[in-house]
Amino acid sequence: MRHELTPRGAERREQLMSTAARLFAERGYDPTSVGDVVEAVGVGKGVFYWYFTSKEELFAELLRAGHRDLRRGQEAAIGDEPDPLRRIEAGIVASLAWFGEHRDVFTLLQIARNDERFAPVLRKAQEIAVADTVRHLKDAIVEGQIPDRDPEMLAQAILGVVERLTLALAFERGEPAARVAADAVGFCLGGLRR
Amino acid sequence: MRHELTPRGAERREQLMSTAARLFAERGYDPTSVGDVVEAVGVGKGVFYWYFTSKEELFAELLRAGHRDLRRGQEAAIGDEPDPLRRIEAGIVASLAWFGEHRDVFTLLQIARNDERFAPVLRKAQEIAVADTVRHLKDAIVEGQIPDRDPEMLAQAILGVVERLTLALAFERGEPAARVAADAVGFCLGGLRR
Amino acid sequence: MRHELTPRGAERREQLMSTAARLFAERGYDPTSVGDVVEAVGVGKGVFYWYFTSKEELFAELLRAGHRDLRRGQEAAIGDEPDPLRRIEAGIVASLAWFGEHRDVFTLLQIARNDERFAPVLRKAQEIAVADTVRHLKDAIVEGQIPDRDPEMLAQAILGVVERLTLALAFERGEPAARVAADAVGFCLGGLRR
Amino acid sequence: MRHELTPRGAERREQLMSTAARLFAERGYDPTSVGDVVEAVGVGKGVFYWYFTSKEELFAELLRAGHRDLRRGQEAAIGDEPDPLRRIEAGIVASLAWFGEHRDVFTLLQIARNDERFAPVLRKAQEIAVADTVRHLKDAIVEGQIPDRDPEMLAQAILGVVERLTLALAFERGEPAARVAADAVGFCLGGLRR
DNA sequence: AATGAATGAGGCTTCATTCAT
DNA sequence: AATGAATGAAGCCTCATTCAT
Repeated sequence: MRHELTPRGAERREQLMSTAARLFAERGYDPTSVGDVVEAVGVGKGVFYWYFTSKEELFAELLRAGHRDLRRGQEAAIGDEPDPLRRIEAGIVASLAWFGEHRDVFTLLQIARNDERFAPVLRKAQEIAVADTVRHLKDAIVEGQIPDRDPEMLAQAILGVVERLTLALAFERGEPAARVAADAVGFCLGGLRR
Repeated sequence: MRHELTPRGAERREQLMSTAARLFAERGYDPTSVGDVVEAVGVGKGVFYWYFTSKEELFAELLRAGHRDLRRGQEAAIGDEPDPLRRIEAGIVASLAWFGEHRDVFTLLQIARNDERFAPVLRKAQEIAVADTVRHLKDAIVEGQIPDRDPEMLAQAILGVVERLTLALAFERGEPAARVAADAVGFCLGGLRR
Repeated sequence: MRHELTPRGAERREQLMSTAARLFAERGYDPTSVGDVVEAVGVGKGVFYWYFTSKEELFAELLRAGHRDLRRGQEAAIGDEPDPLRRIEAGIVASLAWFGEHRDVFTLLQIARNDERFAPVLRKAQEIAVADTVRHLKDAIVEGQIPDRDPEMLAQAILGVVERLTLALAFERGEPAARVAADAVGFCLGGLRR
Repeated sequence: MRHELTPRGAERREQLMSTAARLFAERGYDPTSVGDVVEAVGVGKGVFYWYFTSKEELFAELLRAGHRDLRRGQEAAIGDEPDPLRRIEAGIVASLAWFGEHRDVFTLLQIARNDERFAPVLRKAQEIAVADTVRHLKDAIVEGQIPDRDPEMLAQAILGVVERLTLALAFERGEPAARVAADAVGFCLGGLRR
């Protein structure tokens, strides 16, 4: 953000961001040109650069904003639940639900993962996600709910399951998020306990 | 391939492919130019178009060749093992091992997944991988080794775990493939049984 | 100027002009954007076009105003001195002094000289300067103070010396204008008498 | 230069350089676009970047090449002349002659002088020119040919005269270089002696 | 008088691809 | 088989200028 924005300006900015998110998700980062975005919004080319420093900055901003919002959703779902495994469960369910409503952002995160230009931003988000999960896992281990194994490994495995089921079942096969979440939880808790 | 290749020609082609694989993996598909590839190999630009129709075709070829080879590795590892769960376990171990020696290809597959230009090629590879796993899972269910749940869901979950642990533990944290494979197997068998 | 200006308006206009002069002198005409100017002043973009028709017009205006003021300084210094050589000397001294206090304008004139968009404005100013000097030179020749050579050639030579010493000694080496002026006068009178 | 050039390539490069020099001299650096240059040469846009890294690099290259050639001309004219004042005289004459045949380069140097992007390149050229002249002046002072005054000041004054007379008389009024050179020499020797 | 927002032409540069040799 | 050279579309971004408020 480079200026203070009037209400109208803030709206335009939002419009550009959501349109860009959609196009990036559909076509990828490089194949989506700034021209595509402004054309889709129906404004002149210069407008883009009134609201964003560069195409790259916009994409990074989308990643940051998306991850921020996802995390807020997880925290809200977890609340102050005392049982560690229940917290993990709630986190999984909340993630699936959030991704179900923000498919674009899910895809953006996937895209960014393999792009060295955005690796820094993504890395940070991933670390936070892992750290959040690790915390609950350690609690669960301490409380004797699950056997004592490398918590980071377990966290990564859980995230892998969530990500994959989101993509394959919720998005590609169109199953309801709640159902997929139940499966993910089932699989993960099994994997943790054993 | 457009011509009959002399032995020397076949070598050139291999050289171009492996160099391209490395660069694509490092920088991504779009940010890697044909010029980068030929420069890295130390040949003129015309050479590239002597061996490949286009940049896109080369990338698709890398994906196909990579997946073909991976699958061959899995099959060899599974052999004629009669126990379904053991087959799954062998497949996981073989995948980890193969990825460990072909990091570039792993990254290429990740890159392709979110690119609509290569999704078709990828989709097919994924379907095969899922189908392979599903077959073993169905056997395991029939034989009563694991409870009866949607085999495709289970297959996706397994693939998600393998993929994620490969990336996070084997690649980023540098743990030996065998150790990571043991963790992956442990988590997945737990997830399947429960 | 397009409107009647209130006192405050006139002040704004001055502020824009002096800021623009500084930036133009620092960076050149093209590399200085209207945006740079208004930002440096701390006003909105519309303000610029309230006071000036265009960027080009502003620059031309700076040139005209600068040259007008320089000439006024020369005339004041020359007064009604009857001796032609003394008039030339006074003009040189006054020029050096004025440039010393208006470095930006000096640079602006240099910039304009090699820009076909402003050559017309500049040409006129140069002609006036040459004509002024030629007049004194002709007087000096008639009065037998100096040998009879092409007065325009002599005028150009004098202007060349003044310009160069201003730039090299006064600006770049930071010598006091009065000292540089003495040198310039010395060299030029020698060149004239020869 | 980024590649070794074939004869044909070297020719193209020359063609681009001389065309660009002409256009830059006519219109200035910024107002001349890369598109203008390639269009004038009658080639595609990409060709420019096959031979030059950037527009800026090309301009700097023109400056360097120009100054190099000018200096070579001066040295050839001075030869091993033992008399310091005669050396200065020869240098002036050679400069006028060279500029007469390379008007574009003269203008390019003028343009570069007031552009901070090229100041470094120019500064160096100027320093060399001054140092060359200073050397002869010191000799002349030691030998008692001229009074002892700041040699750098004298050098700058001479350069100022040469530059100005070149521009005003040789270029704008179209007088033959030899004639202008005689005037310049006359004026400068007078300025030096007295 | 002044501002934020918008326009759109145009500039520099990259790059997949082709071609003459 | 291979190279240097060329093409031209397309991309990102800047900027003078205008307009609604």
